[in-house]
Amino acid sequence: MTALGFEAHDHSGCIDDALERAESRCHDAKLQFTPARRRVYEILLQGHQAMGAYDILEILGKGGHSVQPPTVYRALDFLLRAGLIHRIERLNAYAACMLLADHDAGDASHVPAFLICRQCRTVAEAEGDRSTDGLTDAAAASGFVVETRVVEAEGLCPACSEGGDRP
Amino acid sequence: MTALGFEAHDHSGCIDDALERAESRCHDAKLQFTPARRRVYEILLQGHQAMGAYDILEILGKGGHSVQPPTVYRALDFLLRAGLIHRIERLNAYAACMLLADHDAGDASHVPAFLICRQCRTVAEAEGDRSTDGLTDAAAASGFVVETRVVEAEGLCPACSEGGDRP
DNA sequence: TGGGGATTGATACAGTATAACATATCACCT
DNA sequence: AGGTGATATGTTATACTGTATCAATCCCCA
Ligand SMILES: [Zn+2]
Ligand SMILES: [Zn+2]
Ligand SMILES: [Zn+2]
Ligand SMILES: [Zn+2]
Repeated sequence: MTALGFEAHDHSGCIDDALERAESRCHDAKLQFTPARRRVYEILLQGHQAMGAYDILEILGKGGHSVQPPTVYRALDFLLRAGLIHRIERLNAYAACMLLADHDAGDASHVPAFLICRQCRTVAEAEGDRSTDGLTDAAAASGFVVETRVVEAEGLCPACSEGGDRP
Repeated sequence: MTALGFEAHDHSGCIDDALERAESRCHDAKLQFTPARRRVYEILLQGHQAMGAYDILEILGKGGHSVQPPTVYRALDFLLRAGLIHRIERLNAYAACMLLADHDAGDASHVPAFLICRQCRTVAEAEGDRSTDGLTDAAAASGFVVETRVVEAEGLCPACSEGGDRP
């Protein structure tokens, strides 16, 4: 299993592809990919980084007219439900899904695992599955019914571990 | 691998054992297990449940004299560093470690995996390891240096899945 | 045409966590 | 005893993250 997010790539094309896929998936699922939601998604696609809701709020507010928190959180909720972005629990932040091409929208077996750089906040996403998340056996043995999973690692990305390691 | 936390047990003895182990571990590591820290730890040991910092704050404040947030957060920081409790990222909450007997204080290979009941907040803790967290391979392949991990599942505990399942 | 669902705007507030500075305590050295 | 530094606690204020609520708007369609 490999992780997407750190390697060099055609990022402008990466954004265009993601937007196109989002349009088509929302259309298929009869979800409204409105301008407000698209704008928030674009902001998250700018870098492969986790951004807080208020970071997004600030960028949205650059254009003079004021934007309130609910606007951002509503867009984030929509994008999360649509499977276009993920919440990074460790950071109380959000990042665009990097594996849109690899799985379907409602694919419950999609168990994303994240590699989070504590220095630059870059996030890489690996495709985990239920057999390797270290929880399935324990849950089965104890009768626990798993509904959602969080698998995240924090550390230093390749770029940041070159330079000074200490925070 | 099994998970501790759901099964019936001698909970009073469970608390006493944990306190004793905490005393001895802090003494060995030359850490000060002060009354304030001990009190917060005792509160977290009361149930095998995740508690928010402000839940703890409220209980601490029951005795008339006022307690401020930093008091609680400092005690939580200490207990986290000492390995006596864990933070549950999914809930922005804290729970006492249930596997004190199984690993050493500074044991970096201790990769706890949590089963979190969304209804009663009971938390079970399973001992994961690096080979099953679904991240090690991806990290190695991309040159990412993992420092800390979060593995959490949310769902319904055995007791809560008996009754009504819907929230 | 007008009713109903989904979306957005706006205000206020709730919940989580930390910064900053003062004070207290204790071990240790002189 | 007195000074000194490390650690811990008290206190106030504030920053960061997320929701509740109600009004206004838009759009599709019976
Ligand atoms: Zn890209
Ligand atoms: Zn980095
Ligand atoms: Zn117990
Ligand atoms: Zn439960």
